[in-house]
Amino acid sequence: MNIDQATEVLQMASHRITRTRKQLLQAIFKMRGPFSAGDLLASSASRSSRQPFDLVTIYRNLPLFEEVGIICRSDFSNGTSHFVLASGAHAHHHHHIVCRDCHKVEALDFCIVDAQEKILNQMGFSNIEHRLEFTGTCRACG
Amino acid sequence: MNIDQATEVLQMASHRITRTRKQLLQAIFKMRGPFSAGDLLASSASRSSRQPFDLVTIYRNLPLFEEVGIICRSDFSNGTSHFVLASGAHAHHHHHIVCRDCHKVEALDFCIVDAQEKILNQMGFSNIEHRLEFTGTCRACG
DNA sequence: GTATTAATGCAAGTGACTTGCATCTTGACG
DNA sequence: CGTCAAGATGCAAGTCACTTGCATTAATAC
Repeated sequence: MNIDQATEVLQMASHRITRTRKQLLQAIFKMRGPFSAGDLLASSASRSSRQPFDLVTIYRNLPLFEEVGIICRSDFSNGTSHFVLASGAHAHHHHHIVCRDCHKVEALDFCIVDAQEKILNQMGFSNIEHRLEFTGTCRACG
Repeated sequence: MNIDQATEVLQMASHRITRTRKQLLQAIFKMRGPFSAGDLLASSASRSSRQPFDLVTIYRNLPLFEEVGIICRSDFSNGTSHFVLASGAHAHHHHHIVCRDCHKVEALDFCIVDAQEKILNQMGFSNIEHRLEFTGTCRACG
């Protein structure tokens, strides 16, 4: 997925292609790895040429972009939501390990829980814990 | 672990056994399943005989109780932290499934990711997604 | 070009926590 | 026991990540 495709996806879903949305998409496609609303604000603030995004606009567009499949929510439970491009280095099914101290995020290419902790150990992480969480729609809400 | 043991653990770690802490422990040991700071506040408010806990006190004691091993943090990423008794029905290694709509939490007794989604399907959940997250201390912080 | 309706941006609100600070209480010591 | 210093508490106010209300602006259909 590139910016043009993302724009097309928005159009297909009858959302308007505004100046702000285009700039937001540009900022998003420049991001390496997971980003937060604040990251996007910061990225626009540093570009002196134009006015920065309004945080409200960011917060309203991120769920929209998620809904149409441009980005995916990818939370690390720091109290701040993060997103990644739906297709990019982070596109395939994978998980992360987050350092308890520096909060550095590292991507993992494999996905079997028990074996994983051993591999993480070999990668230099100690004191490893994991959290696995499922979401779904239960029968009652189905 | 029971209340007396929890009290002892606190004492061992040179924390004072105050009236409020004792009441908090009582409230916590009455909880079934994961609880939040708000749950504890509510539980004290409903007992008309004594004044309810101060939320600040709850927020200051929960991390302490966690530190000494009385409770474990168990987040469902709803934006609200939850805890469970370190040893209780929820003590062994397990995970949860959270309904996307009603946020009901159900405990799972097994832990292999791929097989799990099938089982969840049989349990009546649809549209299942999972999030697996590791935390550890990286070599740099080690 | 014009009208309709979505999108934007400011301001103010919310919810979950955190911090500051004065007051109170515990538990060690005399 | 009584005293007292440090830890614990509770009110008030602050912070952080978001959300909502509403008037203004601008993108698209015609």
